[in-house]
Amino acid sequence: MPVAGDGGQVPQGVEGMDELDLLLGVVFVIAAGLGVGVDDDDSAVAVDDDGVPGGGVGGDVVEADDGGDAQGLGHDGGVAGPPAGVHGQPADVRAVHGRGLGRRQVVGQDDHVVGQVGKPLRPLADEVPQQPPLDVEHVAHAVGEVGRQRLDLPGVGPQDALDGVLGRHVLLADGGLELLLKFLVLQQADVEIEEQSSTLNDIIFKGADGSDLLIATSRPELIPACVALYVHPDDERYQRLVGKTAVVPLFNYAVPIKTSPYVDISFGTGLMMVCTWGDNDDVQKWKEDHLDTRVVFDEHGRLNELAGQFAGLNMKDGRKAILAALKEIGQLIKSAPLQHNVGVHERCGHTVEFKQSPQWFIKVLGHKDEYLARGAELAWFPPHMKVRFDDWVGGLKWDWCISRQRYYGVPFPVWYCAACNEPFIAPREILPVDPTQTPPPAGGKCAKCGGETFVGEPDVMDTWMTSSLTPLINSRWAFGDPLHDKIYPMDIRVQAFEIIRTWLFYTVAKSHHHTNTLPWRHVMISGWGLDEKGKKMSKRLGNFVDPMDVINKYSADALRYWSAGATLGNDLRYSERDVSDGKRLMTKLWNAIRFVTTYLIDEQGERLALRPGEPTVVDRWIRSRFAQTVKYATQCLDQYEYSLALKSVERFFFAEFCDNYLEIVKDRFWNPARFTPGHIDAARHTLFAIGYGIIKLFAPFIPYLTEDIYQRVFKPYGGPVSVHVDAWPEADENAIDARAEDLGKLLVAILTGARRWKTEQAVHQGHPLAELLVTCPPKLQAELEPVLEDLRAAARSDKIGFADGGTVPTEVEGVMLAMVLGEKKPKA
RNA sequence: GGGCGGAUAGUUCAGUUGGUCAGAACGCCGGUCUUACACACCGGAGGUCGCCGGUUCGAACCCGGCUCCGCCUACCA
Repeated sequence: MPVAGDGGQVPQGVEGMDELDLLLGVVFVIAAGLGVGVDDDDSAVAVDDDGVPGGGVGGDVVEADDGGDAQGLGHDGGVAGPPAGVHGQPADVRAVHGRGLGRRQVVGQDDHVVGQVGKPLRPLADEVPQQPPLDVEHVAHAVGEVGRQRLDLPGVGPQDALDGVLGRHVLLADGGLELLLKFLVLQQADVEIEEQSSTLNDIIFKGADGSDLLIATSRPELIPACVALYVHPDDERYQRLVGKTAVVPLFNYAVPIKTSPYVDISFGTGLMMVCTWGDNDDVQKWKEDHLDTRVVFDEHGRLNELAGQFAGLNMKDGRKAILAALKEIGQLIKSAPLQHNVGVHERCGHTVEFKQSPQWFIKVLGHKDEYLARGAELAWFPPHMKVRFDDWVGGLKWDWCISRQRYYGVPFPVWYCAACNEPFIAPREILPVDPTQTPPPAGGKCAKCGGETFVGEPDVMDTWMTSSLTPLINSRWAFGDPLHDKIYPMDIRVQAFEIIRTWLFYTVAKSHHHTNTLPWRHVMISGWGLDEKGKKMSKRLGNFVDPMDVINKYSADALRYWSAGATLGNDLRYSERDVSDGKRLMTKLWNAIRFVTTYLIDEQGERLALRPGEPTVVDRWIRSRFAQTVKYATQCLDQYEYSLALKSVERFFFAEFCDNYLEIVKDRFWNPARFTPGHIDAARHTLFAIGYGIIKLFAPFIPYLTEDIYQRVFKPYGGPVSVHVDAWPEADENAIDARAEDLGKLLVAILTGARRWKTEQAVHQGHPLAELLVTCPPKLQAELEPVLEDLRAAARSDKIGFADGGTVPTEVEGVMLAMVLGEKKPKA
């Protein structure tokens, strides 16, 4: 018997499955199903994978990620390939993208770990967790493309001139970040808005004529940075002041008084102070009206000499001191509590401040309409997620700053001429290169001044700068590989919703500029895995589930079963119960197949299971039900609703195949004399075919066990090397048989009546009946005739017939039963 | 402030174009060790489908309003 096993237990160690495989399985399933949102995630699990297609390319090309994002600490490990399969065969990715096509798939990989590993890259700080190495080619590749890309992309220039100013702010952390992220450049996507309590202070400026001008500000520490006062153009109170100047208190210098329609007449006094950069609005006015620049903070967030006597104080103390000084001279009128919105860093929560510094940018603001058009081209699953993309693109206010000042990451392959600062870009042949460690190629000269001394660019790239290249990397675009044309645009990106504004957006933008196409045709947006209480899993909060614990207790397949329970776009709570349900399903599957194999015994070299025999109504019923299940599950997967697909397969397997079909056909093998050889053959053939089909349907969801079963049971009949390269079943339209389904349903309904009666008699369901009599109208008798023998068998009755006087009700109107218990048979 | 999503049995969730759609699983109660499986099988109980209106012959489903939860987004100094 191919399936060993005793006591109905699934074998503990599935052959060939080691811990890594298990790990891959988990990572993959999480990637497939959900973005498990461990926030601040330096994901503990990082696996690499080559995602290069082996055999026939042309299947769906899938890109996936674990949904986490992080500025830096190696967020993911990209995806991995799905479980390598029991015998190291190409992994199956059907759970992600829908149906297996019997071909090897391409799984896109996110390369964030690139920034942390590999020789050519910046060495890691000791405290940064080490990740497994990526293969060198990918590293080189990522860097190589970046080198090209700055040349290819519109608007990307070295040391971009000041017109890129909106994006040109370094956002300086408000203290406390010295360790790893000293001066961290942020981008719009890195900043979150947080409501904070503060005070709104009414402060007197002096007009040129000596009159009092009352302004309201929540940032008094920026008074020395004040470069203008603004009023609304229609505000009659201040008409006389427009075009004049005002004197900044304590610091005694004059600033112009200007107008802007954005000033709210009713807020505070209607007079607004504009500083060297308290917020976006300040930056905007500074840029539009060419205001003076008065930077009062240094890189450490301390007031500088422009703040006079307050120099050296940090922001908090500076604010206090300045308020106190204003009060002393009678120019602080009042301080009222204020709730307002403050930009903070999305990871550490520190408030952010603007600072001017040279950075690398990609200008995206001029391309909003193009990005929106790309978003509209893309098929969104679920559709409503598109709104997030549109809203984000529409709301973009900064260009994309791609340089970061960090200790690790992918370096810009650029040197600057020591004499004139002209950039010198590394030729492709020497990539990857860390310009801080390696000098430019011998003989390199500055194109501008002929200088021969160069300084390496110390900045590294924004995480998204490289991760947005994943489809290009995986299609080997930069190498001119013909593979690119074959698989690009890819079929699908799989990711969670919180990185639509980053990973998805930047990938679309990159693809648009580099290739003038979408990177993929479909995007499937998942939710998050939540903890058992429905909260996002977080390392900080400690409310996460360690996959290895779950795997050790229940197996990787069981964990995967849980994650496959997420409906498209929705979050999924972790539930140990659901994992154990997965385990239960596995056990059931194992046992059901064990039963099936019991009767597949071949004789004299003949594959008995392949003999079609003469199917009865019941055989046709289950085949029809199977075909319907395949049809429905396929539809679900085509819409990326994998959980609905799994549920339907599971329901079919439990409620129809196991609970009814298996129970009904047992008798053909136990009492062969009562059946024709054709009917017995049909049962065997159906068990084989449907059993195999079930294994295939479950394969994307329960990859290890199904593969194990496949190797033992079905492969010997001539299947491919792995169930995971086998084709997803096609719904056999010819098998769909409405009449057989009706009769099957009728049979089961009556059978339930008989089962209920046995339960009431407190005997087990296998207890034989001496006789089963069915009472029903003559018309229904004719209906029932074709399934009568199967009904008899399922009820374990010796005899069956029609008679009046039945008293046991059934679920069918007008059908009653009468039964006589038989003798309990001795155990065979 | 704006937008999106969610609210259905004790619990977690399905409910496709409005008419056997009021479902599944788990849990609970009761029965059964039966030649695949007691990690099982059989049977049973459980819900005004968040609240209020409206459209309709008919609404969990469509429309309006409201409440609560989650997420995204936002220059009111």
